[in-house]
Amino acid sequence: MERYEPLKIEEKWQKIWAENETFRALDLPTAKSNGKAKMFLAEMFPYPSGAGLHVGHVRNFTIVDVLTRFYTQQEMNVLRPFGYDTFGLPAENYAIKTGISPQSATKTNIDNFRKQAKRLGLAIDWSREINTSDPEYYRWTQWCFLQLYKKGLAYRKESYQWWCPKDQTVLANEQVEGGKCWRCGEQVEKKLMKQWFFKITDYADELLEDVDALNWPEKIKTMQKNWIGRSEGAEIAFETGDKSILVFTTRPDTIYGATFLVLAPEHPLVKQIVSDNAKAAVEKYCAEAMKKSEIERQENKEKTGVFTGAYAKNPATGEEIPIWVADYVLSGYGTGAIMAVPSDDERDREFAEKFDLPIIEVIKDNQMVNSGEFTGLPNSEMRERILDWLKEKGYGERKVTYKMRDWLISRQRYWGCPIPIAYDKDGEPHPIPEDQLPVLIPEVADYKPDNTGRSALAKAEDWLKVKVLNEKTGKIEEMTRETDTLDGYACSSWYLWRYASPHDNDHAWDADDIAYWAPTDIYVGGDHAVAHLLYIRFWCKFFADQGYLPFREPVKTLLYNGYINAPDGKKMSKSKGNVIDPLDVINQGYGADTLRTYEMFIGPYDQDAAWDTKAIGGVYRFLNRCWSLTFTDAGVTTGTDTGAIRHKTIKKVTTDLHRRCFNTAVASLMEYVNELYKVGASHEDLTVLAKLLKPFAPHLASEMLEKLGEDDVWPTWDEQHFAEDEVEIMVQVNGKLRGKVSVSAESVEDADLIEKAARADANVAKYLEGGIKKVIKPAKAKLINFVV
RNA sequence: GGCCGGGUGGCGGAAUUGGUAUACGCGUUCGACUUAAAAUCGAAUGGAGUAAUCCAUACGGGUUCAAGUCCCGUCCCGGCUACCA
Repeated sequence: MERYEPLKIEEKWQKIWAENETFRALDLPTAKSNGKAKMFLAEMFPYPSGAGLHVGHVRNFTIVDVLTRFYTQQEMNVLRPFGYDTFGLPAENYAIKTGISPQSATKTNIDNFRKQAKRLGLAIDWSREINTSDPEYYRWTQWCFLQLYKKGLAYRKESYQWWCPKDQTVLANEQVEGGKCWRCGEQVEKKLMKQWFFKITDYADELLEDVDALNWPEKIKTMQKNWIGRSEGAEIAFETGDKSILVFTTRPDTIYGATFLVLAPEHPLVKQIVSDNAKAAVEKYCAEAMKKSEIERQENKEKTGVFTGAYAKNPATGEEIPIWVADYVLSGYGTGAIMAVPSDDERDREFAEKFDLPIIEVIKDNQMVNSGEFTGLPNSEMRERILDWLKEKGYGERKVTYKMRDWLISRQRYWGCPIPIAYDKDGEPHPIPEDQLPVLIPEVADYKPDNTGRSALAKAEDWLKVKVLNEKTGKIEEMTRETDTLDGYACSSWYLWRYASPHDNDHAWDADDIAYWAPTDIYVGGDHAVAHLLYIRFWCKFFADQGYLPFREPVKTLLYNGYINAPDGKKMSKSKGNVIDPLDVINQGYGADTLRTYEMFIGPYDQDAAWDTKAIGGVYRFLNRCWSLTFTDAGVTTGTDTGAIRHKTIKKVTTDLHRRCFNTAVASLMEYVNELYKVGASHEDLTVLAKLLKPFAPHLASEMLEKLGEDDVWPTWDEQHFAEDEVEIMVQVNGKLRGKVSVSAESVEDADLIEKAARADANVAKYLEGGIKKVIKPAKAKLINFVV
């Protein structure tokens, strides 16, 4: 071989790895008994789009791959599986447009993704491939649903829901971005519907409490905390006529300043309390507010509202205060009603000023004023005192509220996991028994949803009818199936556990396998900071409570990688025509090794980076030099081999991989190669180079190791090798560098000797003529500083 | 508006614990090889200055023998969030 031919080398090794199933994880009795530590790594599995891999996938997968190979070379028991998140709208929209079934389009796309992933040389255990739309997989998604249903954590509720008129489906809160559908960008509206929910709020406290201990990026942890949004406060009842309005407040200490109440337009009591002459205006206001899209309600921060004509009694002051309706109070949070304290709340103040409502100061210089019997009390004590007082008088209670709502999971779509429920004649839901799973997705001729808001599943008339045991009557009855499917996030809420025993036909996951492999040690992704990453935590805690999992957090370490943008710094998109196709990069001759190494070198993995069409050439040159050193006589050494650079490089690359500094690890390999080019490379130098290079450029490194006749076991370093005879000491005067002196290695900490040597330096001496006030020789620093 | 990041050469970025600022790569320039080009190899490369030296890590202060790193203030950029009572 005369020159570096990446495509040839890569084809060769990919074939070898496939034939030998090189990356197959050990099966259980063996894995458990060999005494090695386990390591379970995964990327967030991709949605296999028709466009194939993009450079973002490559970055994501390569991070996992570098770590997989690193830990494998360190002889751990490594599990690195792969899968596809295949349910979702693109396949369904494609089916509506072309008539090609989602099943068939998905298969095509997976085949393409697999082929492309293999061309990256990923160290994947292909025997564990999973696919969420495979009946053998979604059978267990349905089983998971039934477990939640049995415990009352899957329930139906009629409520206003985000509805996308274009996609004809309900959307969850986090699928609405700026008032628009996350998929198609259509403006969403609110619609009253009966929907399925998972009761994630039952776990709100634990999800919040356990966040802190996670080895996850602070950014993600903060986002999760904010999303859960725990507020401690009180619920207080305000009497109006024979009714009572419950409000939620985090500031019960300011109750003497509550000069009016505000109800959300959706609040059920509005209709009941409104006075006759206010009725028309209130009805008009509520109707308009509810019609308005949330985005309009948000954009227009100008306060609007209308007086109901009714009054309620402030339990603290005994005063009658007016009840208003305004859309700045949200129906979904707290009780959908507030006590307004314009003196201490910016929004209430704005409202009061606009509608000329009274404002009463209750806190002055941290002391309570105008607060009845509490006047004069320090504000810091007021909170607890008033809470006790409210409770004692029966007006209110301590209460914790969350911003997080229950997880809406029903989707009026065809291409999703069918919800395993059927309805009896009275419309009551019944679970499909576990032994009748999976509820298969029926074939239909037309994938369009019907205009009643039901998915295309409703068109499969035979499928709709099912005989199910009615657990109340004890009889098998003919029922009608649920036509909603599950949110795709449900399918991805348990897939990490399926990897432990992907072929288990009797369980979602095997108890022994899960106990050994899970939780996932390192999980890598660049998306889903709250949604997916919160849902897997929720399911983990739920299944732990049911005794199915021996741990309460699914992911120990989360690496959140940045995006790769186009060379112009903008997001890559087909419409802008600035997309870099990773397969093009490989095929034009760079090969997968260069692509992988470049994406690791591009910058810190957790930062966004712009693709640089030129810079990738530098990485290619680097790999080319590695090849040359090994396969031509360019690098054969004749010089003395102290091993200093070699051992320094082993240390640097190893510690950099532990702290996930992939870019500087590559940089130090480049320095190493540059040095070997200068001084020549020994067999040992080349062996170490190939071993350290293997996580990044596995094909080339394998080729090198084969030539060298060496294994790939991760090398260790010995500090003794990089102890130098002579050490250069920086000489500063008043903190400025004025000279350098060399001393023998054993004198590095000998301050007197160094001082003497430094003063002998002519340039330094010049600065010391005026006399020395102080000499500082910090330990562990090759530096001396004279203060003059 | 709130919270969290960040601001270092022409560019991407290094600097792990307060101790040689600018590693590595790109680009640029020069040289070698070549009929020539590409590729490859070598050298130089923050700014000013003949030099000693001075000035440079967004800006202004501070702490320290010593600050890109710590503290205070200001400006700018990015992300998330957005009337959550």
